[in-house]
Amino acid sequence: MLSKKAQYAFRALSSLVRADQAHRKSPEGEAVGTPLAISEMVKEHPMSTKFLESILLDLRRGGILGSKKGKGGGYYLMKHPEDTPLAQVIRILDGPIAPLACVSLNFYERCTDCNEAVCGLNRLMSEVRDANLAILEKRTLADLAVNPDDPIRR
Amino acid sequence: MLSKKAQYAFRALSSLVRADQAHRKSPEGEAVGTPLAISEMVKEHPMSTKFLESILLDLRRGGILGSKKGKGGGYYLMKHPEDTPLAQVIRILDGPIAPLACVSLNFYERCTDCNEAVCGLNRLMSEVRDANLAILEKRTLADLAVNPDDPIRR
DNA sequence: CCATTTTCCTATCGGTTTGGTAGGTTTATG
DNA sequence: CATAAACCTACCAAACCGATAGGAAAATGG
Repeated sequence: MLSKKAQYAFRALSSLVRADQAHRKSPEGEAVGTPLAISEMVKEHPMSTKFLESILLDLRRGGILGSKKGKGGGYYLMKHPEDTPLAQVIRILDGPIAPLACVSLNFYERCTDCNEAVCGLNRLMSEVRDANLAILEKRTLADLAVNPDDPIRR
Repeated sequence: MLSKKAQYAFRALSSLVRADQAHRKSPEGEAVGTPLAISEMVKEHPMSTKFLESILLDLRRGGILGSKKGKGGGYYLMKHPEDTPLAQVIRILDGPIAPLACVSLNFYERCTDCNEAVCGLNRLMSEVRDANLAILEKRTLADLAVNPDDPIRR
């Protein structure tokens, strides 16, 4: 199960994606969107301001967001929404996506008391991991904000 | 990530599957396997006896195992190994398989502050849930004990 | 009847994680 | 220089996790 942290992150990110799109629609925008303040995100998605603050800080340290201090400051996406897979967000906030550490690509730990080459559970959980990654590495922040009734979808 | 509880459960269950197979190989066995005592499982897979005890109790209450008390007693599978999907084991010990309660089939809870019909995260996490269930409902205890070098596999 | 072996049950416990709060520091803007 | 924003550190209560303790109940063999 995703933690509240990750859930809140996705809500805030969906605000940031829309801010990003709005910005990019103007004739010639920079690569970086207009910073969106935490207070704005909380206005749209009610939640603890301070808690969200720590989440956005994690996302910035994780390279997904940039920030600008002071009046008129806030957070913005470091890359185009379609270039940040959901997997990256989840790894930053919740850690491993794999159901077992011994089948994790990014958080691998050797399994004690189990020969991975012949372990049935290892093999099955690798399947599960692959199925998850097939979705979470392909789906991106752009998919978060999609309206399912829009005419064309890839 | 699977809890230790679930991991230990799968180890013990693989012992039970093999005991079950050994039993069923005899000309006419009953549907119920010879009980396998906790002490035997721990001999095969070193772990805390007491902790495993509580796990097996959960599995019995969950309908996966049967038990027999007293000398010569122990645990046995209630059904053929291929009739118990891994999903059932995980639900008993770790709860929801879905990444969000609002997309869970067995542990559904309404999402506060989010219209599920238009929530992008809901839609994406439903995809993830389906991908997981496709594997975990199809794969069973029988798959746990399979030797990958065996000649034929479905 | 009794000793033994097993499951069964309840309670507890230390450590970690989770979700959240508090209070202040730093940086930018006008 | 006032204001508004991100930034940082510490802390906290509750829940959860992995495990242990101590027995009660039931089945078996002698």
